Amino acid sequence: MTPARSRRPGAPTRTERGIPEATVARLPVYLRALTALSDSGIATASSEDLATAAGVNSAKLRKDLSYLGSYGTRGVGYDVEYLRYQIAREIGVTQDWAVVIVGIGNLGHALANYSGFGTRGFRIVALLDADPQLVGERIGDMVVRDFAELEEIVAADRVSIGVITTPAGPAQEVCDRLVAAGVTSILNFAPVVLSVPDGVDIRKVDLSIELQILAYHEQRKSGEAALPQVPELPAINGLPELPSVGGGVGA
Amino acid sequence: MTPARSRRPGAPTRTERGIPEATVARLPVYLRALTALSDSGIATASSEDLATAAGVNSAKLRKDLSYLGSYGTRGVGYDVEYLRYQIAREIGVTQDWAVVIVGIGNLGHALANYSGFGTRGFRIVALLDADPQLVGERIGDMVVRDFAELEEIVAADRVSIGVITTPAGPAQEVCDRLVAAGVTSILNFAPVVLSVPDGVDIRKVDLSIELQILAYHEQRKSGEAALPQVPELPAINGLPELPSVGGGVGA
DNA sequence: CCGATTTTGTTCTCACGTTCACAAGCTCCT
DNA sequence: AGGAGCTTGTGAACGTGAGAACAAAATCGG
Repeated sequence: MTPARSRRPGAPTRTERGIPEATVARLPVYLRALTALSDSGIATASSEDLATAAGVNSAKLRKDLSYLGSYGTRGVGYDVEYLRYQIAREIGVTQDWAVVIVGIGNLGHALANYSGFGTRGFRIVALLDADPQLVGERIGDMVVRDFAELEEIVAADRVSIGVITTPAGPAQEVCDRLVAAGVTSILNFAPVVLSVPDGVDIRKVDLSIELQILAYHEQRKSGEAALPQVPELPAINGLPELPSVGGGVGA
Repeated sequence: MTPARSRRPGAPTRTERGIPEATVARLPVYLRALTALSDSGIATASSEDLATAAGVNSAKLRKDLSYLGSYGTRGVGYDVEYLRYQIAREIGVTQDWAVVIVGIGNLGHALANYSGFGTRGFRIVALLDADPQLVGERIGDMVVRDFAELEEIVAADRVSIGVITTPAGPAQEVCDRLVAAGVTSILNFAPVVLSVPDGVDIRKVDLSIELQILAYHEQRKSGEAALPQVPELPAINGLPELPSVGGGVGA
């Protein structure tokens, strides 16, 4: 009956180029889970299996995958290799993206040594720092180059992703230079809010923020049972000694 | 109709000890912004000023702060020092939390050198690794100790937060040991989904996932204008060479 | 003392994300 | 061939978060 296979105009219309941001953030997790299953020699997996491996619930996983298309088989599950390829293609890691890392301090060093960031799909084409003492240093099979060469490198290698691992101070200036050079995606490890023009994506990784979120919940746990001494209003004016909390730069 | 001004049972009910998770995640950002303002010698700031410094919109900031209480003055703004203290207290960083770092590879090294993680409120009490070659190494003013000493250290120093910077392989086992020893909050840098019992909080920082999210948006940008060669179905069975994508461990 | 001005705290509405529940569709067994 | 048994894909209900808009409260100038 009703062979109306036609899409209703109001319907979400799959593959209409619009995957929810929350789903995009989970696709890499699914990709990793699929890779693990594949490495274990598993050829087919149900949404339940995948969800367990990815640490989410199966309904959410199915809905997420449904945004990409209908890549499963009812009654059977998903072909691991096939789904893996489809997700990789959707994310864009079937091709290699050129990446530069700016700021070769402790963290920059660590990232540079991370073999390919722990993931294929990305190629570190340069390690940059403005400190003349660092320029020329070898890290793995790369050499630290002068930050002044940025524009040239970005143009030559079609770099679209920049990673900022400088201290907070120079981060905004570095960011501006990256954007001016043509970089359109930035991963920021510096503890500052960077401002970028429209069209440039920015993501932030901040250790101290993560720790503080944990501390909040931790306080709730221990406080629930043991800490009734919460001073609601220690003193409106004339504060008790403020224990110097907050955003130091580190490094 | 129904002028029931009475609190509906389902209503949010302010100050009922329940700050939305999204707000909790922003409080550390506000804290950092306030610290910056304080360091600049600014004594009072409006929600607009603060919002700009924190990179959010002012309505959201005011709503977030309203969950903590009424710490502002209408017509004036917020007292920077006072608000800073209140947020620090709410987060729980007016006290110091003992932290252990497990896995002293590249990233563990980097974190250990981060002076206090770039934030007061946390005290690294031990660097642990199971590799005998690393044990005894000095990093800053600390010495790497054997992972076997974990339980003893956690008990002695009341450690409640553990940071995992091991490779993916041993991460779950390390996690289990941490939990068994009494750690109730974990910050995980290993590219795996860890499972923990109820009551234990876990947060994940994953470089390759962040990069992949950037890659997705990057592909959209360049693809919009230049890449029409999207193979919808390369081959149902018999895939084209799969370019080995996904969750490598990375040293 | 009063009104103009400023800025907070809160309410309302809308959009987004999650979860439930079930029809559609596939395979396998009899 | 036909029905039983799974598992996907999705519509609908629910909950959370974001933003606009405004009333309440404080300061300041006259």
